[in-house]
Amino acid sequence: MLESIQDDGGVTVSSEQLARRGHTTAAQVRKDLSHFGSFGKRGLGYSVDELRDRLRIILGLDQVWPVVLVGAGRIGSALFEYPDFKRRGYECVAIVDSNPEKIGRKWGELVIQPTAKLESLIKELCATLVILAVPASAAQLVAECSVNAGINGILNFAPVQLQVPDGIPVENVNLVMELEALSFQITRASKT
Amino acid sequence: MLESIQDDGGVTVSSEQLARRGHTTAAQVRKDLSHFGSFGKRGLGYSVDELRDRLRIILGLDQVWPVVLVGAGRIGSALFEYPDFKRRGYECVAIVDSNPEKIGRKWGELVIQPTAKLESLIKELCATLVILAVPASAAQLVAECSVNAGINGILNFAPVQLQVPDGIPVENVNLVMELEALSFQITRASKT
DNA sequence: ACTTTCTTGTGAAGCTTTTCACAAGCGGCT
DNA sequence: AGCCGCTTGTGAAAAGCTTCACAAGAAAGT
Ligand SMILES: NC(=O)c1ccc[n+]([C@@H]2O[C@H](COP(=O)([O-])OP(=O)(O)OC[C@H]3O[C@@H](n4cnc5c(N)ncnc54)[C@H](O)[C@@H]3O)[C@@H](O)[C@H]2O)c1
Ligand SMILES: NC(=O)c1ccc[n+]([C@@H]2O[C@H](COP(=O)([O-])OP(=O)(O)OC[C@H]3O[C@@H](n4cnc5c(N)ncnc54)[C@H](O)[C@@H]3O)[C@@H](O)[C@H]2O)c1
Repeated sequence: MLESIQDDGGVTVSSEQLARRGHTTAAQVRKDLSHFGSFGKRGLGYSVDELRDRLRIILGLDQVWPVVLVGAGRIGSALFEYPDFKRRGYECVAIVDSNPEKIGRKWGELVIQPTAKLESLIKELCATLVILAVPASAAQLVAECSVNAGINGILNFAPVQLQVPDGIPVENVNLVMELEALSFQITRASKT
Repeated sequence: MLESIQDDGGVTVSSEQLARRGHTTAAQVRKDLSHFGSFGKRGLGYSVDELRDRLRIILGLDQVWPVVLVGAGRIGSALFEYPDFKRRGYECVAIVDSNPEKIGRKWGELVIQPTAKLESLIKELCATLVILAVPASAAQLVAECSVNAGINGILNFAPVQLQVPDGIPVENVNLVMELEALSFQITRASKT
């Protein structure tokens, strides 16, 4: 949001304005920010540039995060070509797949590697994140292999609840569940 | 989870077992379910078949939801070929794109339609959901058009906060933010 | 029939998050 | 300088969510 305000030439922004854009309340915006420090000026609001920079540091976006993509299928290829990742500092440093037909093919500058190399690739490239875009049946195994190799976090697209050690954050993307959330809300609303 | 337990031949399941699988607590499972009714047997747990069926009804999955896909790009094509949607009752009934090169092409049984037809397609096919896989700059316009046509819910992949009337649920999928959540947790953990 | 073993459903307690409301501070205007 | 209109940062109150703990019920064995 702050970047889009920058593009529109905004210099300062109030908690009220941020709240309206983000569908929340001004008090919530201020309370949340206050947990990390005091970034605004009374009577004026927040400096858009400064707040953006501070948030980037808080979120850990002041560095490049090397990412390994596992699973060169339909969702994997869409993600690989998604330019927003790189713009935010997430750089795909390796692609891994188990299908012999796909291994050796080039995607951009990268050659698709066999699953056997996953562990050594993570170590050599010091990858911090893996994106898991493999079938549900393979996901747990790939996750364990990545954890063994010292990965720091996992973005999981497979519709399974991964079992990983405490301290390794996992974010799950389950699109069927997102649709189910919509169905549920629509069903509820129509029953009032 | 219940379906995977069914596949493994499980007949009953306790709140404790569900909690372990889902990384939550037994009390939480029981309290959540109790908001919708009383589905279990004391001393025995829940009947897997019955609980699955009851949850399907609660979530509104005892019907087919006609979906229109807007944006036949990289993410759109991955989603179109994703078999789990149809298995859960989400059936793609139309595909819409603005690119003249793409309009008229066939994806499976469906012909890609021009954006101008979006409103009439939603009305004619009684579509309840749209999946928005268009560039951020086009998302708000497509959302408004869909709402005008009487859509009931929106699954939005564009990295913008859509402004829609109250009562139209929107679920946002923002993959960059998922990665940022991982970066944040890793950054925090390393600062302790 | 009685005891043992399990597990649910749920008030009450404990904890977290959100909202309220206002003193304190900034900038511009007279 | 003094006043006025805004907006932050934050304790305190309100609301919401999670955990505790246990009575009540179900099955299985004796
Ligand atoms: N396609 C979508 O829109 C979509 C959406 C949400 C979630 N998902 C999930 O993402 C995952 C992938 O979906 P997809 O549609 O891209 O499937 P896909 O079959 O197109 O691709 C999966 C890829 O993973 C590879 N693979 C299989 N086992 C592997 C292993 N052990 N190591 C490395 N690679 C392996 C396969 O060779 C294939 O290239 C699935 O779990 C699916 O449920 C897909
Ligand atoms: N590719 C990814 O992995 C990915 C991941 C997450 C989010 N997204 C988001 O999803 C959206 C689409 O991404 P993509 O990578 O598929 O882009 P893309 O450019 O491959 O596809 C976008 C498609 O939308 C069409 N389009 C443009 N304006 C339209 C309009 N007004 N009506 C109908 N169709 C229109 C284009 O012709 C194109 O076919 C973007 O907002 C992107 O930020 C993409």
